[in-house]
Amino acid sequence: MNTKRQLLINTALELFYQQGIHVIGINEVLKQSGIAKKTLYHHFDSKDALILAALQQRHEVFYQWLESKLNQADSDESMIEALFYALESWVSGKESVLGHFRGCFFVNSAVEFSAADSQIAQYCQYHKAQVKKLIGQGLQKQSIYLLDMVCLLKEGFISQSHVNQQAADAQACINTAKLALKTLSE
Amino acid sequence: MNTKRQLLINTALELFYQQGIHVIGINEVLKQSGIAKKTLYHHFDSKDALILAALQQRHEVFYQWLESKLNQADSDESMIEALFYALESWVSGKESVLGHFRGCFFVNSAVEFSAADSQIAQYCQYHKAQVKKLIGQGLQKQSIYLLDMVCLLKEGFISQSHVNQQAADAQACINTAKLALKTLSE
DNA sequence: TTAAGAGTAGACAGATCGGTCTACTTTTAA
DNA sequence: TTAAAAGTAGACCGATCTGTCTACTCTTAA
Repeated sequence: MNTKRQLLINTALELFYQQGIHVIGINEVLKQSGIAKKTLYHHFDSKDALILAALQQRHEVFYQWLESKLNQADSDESMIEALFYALESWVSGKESVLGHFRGCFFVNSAVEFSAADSQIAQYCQYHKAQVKKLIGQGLQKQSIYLLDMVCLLKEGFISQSHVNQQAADAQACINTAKLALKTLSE
Repeated sequence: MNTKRQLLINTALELFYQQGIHVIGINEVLKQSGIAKKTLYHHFDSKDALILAALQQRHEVFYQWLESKLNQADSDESMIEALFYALESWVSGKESVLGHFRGCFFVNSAVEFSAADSQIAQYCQYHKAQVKKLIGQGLQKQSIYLLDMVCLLKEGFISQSHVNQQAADAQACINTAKLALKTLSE
């Protein structure tokens, strides 16, 4: 049965995301989940393996959430709107599947594990690449410049909202991205 | 004599910025600086006090660095260029006063200490507000929208460069910001 | 001169860390 | 039915954490 395994991942993800990875010890994950230490080490080789599993779990949840938010858009304008309104909703705590907003879990993890050769840092890069690809697929206008800029604004929006503990200006992002789009179409 | 105090701050800042705050113990700071533990606790009440001193030190260095980079600009276009070329130079490791780039120390610290009431998180917000003010003072066009957008792009640039361990596209930021500026002037 | 402040080395305390292990019970699939 | 796999509680390991403390030395300004 892998229900215990899943419970461990869910608990670890929640604690790691809300409080940080280094400050949460393995014992805290065990206490919160009510699972024995031996069982944890039966499923995972190490804390790092548990972290990677939590990252994968978060990637799947986030990716599907974003996909569902973007797939109703039928134009580049509406794609841009859908993206930033979704982010605003997330930051404001209205997206229950993503939990209480505390920045991007991947950016946060990369901050805590920044050694270039770390599997954790590499997975964070992978996640960002996948999300960029997803946004790129949604855009009709195939422009690297537009895609780069939308992703840059997205990162800025998330990072700033986190540090300031207050949602940044989604409308400014939308206006800016639309402006760039308009320029490209002329 | 406060040379020991300053050496502690410099050493702590270097280690905290390069490796993270939670992973660096007080003993590592002492070993690297060659200073006795009693002396550290003579100058600082706790590790948190040392962290705050390191944040203040970083703020002063960063603020003056940015000021010097921006004060040659004589138009909004050149301000935008100066800002993003400076950031690109920093990310590429060409700004020796800022050390090897590992993201924004304030964003990183806010990630590690995100409790809303934490002094550390509050200082990070203060730093961001000061930097925003500095950029705002350099812009002739007094537009909240323009300033917000430039800061959003700045955060995106820094965050993305850090996660991807590669400088993001400064030219895309410059083009976008100039485009917004041009629209405002019409 | 002398008292205070700044410095030294490093033992120590109590807690927590990631991880191993023993001894045992429950579940499950061949 | 039975053997393997998955689970339990929690003692234990060595290491490291922040912070305290003793006992001593050096510097410096009144």
